[in-house]
Amino acid sequence: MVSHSHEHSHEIEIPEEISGLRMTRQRQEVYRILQQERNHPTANEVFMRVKDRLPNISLATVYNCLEALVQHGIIRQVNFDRESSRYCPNLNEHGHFHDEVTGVIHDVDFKPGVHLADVLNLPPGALIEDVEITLRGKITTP
Amino acid sequence: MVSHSHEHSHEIEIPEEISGLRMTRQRQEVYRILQQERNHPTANEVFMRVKDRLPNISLATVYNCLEALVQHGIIRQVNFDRESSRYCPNLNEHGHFHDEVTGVIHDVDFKPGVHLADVLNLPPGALIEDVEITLRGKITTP
DNA sequence: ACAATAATTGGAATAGTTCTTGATATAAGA
DNA sequence: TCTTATATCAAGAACTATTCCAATTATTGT
Repeated sequence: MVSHSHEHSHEIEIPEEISGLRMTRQRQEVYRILQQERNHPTANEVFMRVKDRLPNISLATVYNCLEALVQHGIIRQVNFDRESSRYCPNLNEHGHFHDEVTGVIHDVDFKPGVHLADVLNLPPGALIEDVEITLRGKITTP
Repeated sequence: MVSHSHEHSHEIEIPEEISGLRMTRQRQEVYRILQQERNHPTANEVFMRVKDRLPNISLATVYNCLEALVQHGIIRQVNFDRESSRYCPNLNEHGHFHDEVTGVIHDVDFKPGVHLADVLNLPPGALIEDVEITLRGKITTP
């Protein structure tokens, strides 16, 4: 992939298939949006952005693509209360802080060496498949 | 009001007013359901249960009551992905483990002395107003 | 008791998401 | 390559949890 004539310098290479999921044009473009926009867009926001490149794409397809990507562990779905789902390409275990003043969502990492099982009294035998940590609040800038 | 003849021994006394919220009959009964049923019911489940005592109550009122109770910090609202909201009378800071086999939701406490700010890399100046920790998985009984 | 305020009801409206159907595209087999 | 099977897509209808609205009822303060 040395001199692949990229029109823009920020193009992202996306393989034909990721973890068994056929990367169709629509899925590629949806995924690309998430890689570029790191602000946890909603399905509708992805829809509006992706139309630049695929004017005929439908919202249903965006939902399908997002679901397929989530299902295959390529992106994560993030929910704040009952608001629209948001989507996130950061696969590291992390939480989200929702600044209720600005609306900005910050990724929140664990401090190094910390694991959930160390800090929580899980029910005996619990096998965690998915974790969602969401914080809401404001940021004070003194 | 001295010898309130309780039909059942498990009746719960609910004051007329809690933290500034007028405890109407409907709010009392909704709250009572949550105290009794510790399985994190949905609004609709509360609705069905509360109709035993208030046959004319409407689902809208159940939503109103639950919202009022949440707003006044008397109960907590819990969301799993985009499923129906569930409601929880446990006010201690805790998370929820959703057993995806049985559907049972377990309260998960922090180990003693642990605080979120100790384990997370919060954005500087972040002032947390609300925390939601939800885990999904199964329980293995060896 | 009366006026003012708050809560309740039932039904309609809303919003996000999923479902359905027919059309397209891609893959697999001969 | 040609054919058949399978997967994906598009458009709009349908669904569901929740909220809104207008009218009624209950509660509070005077």
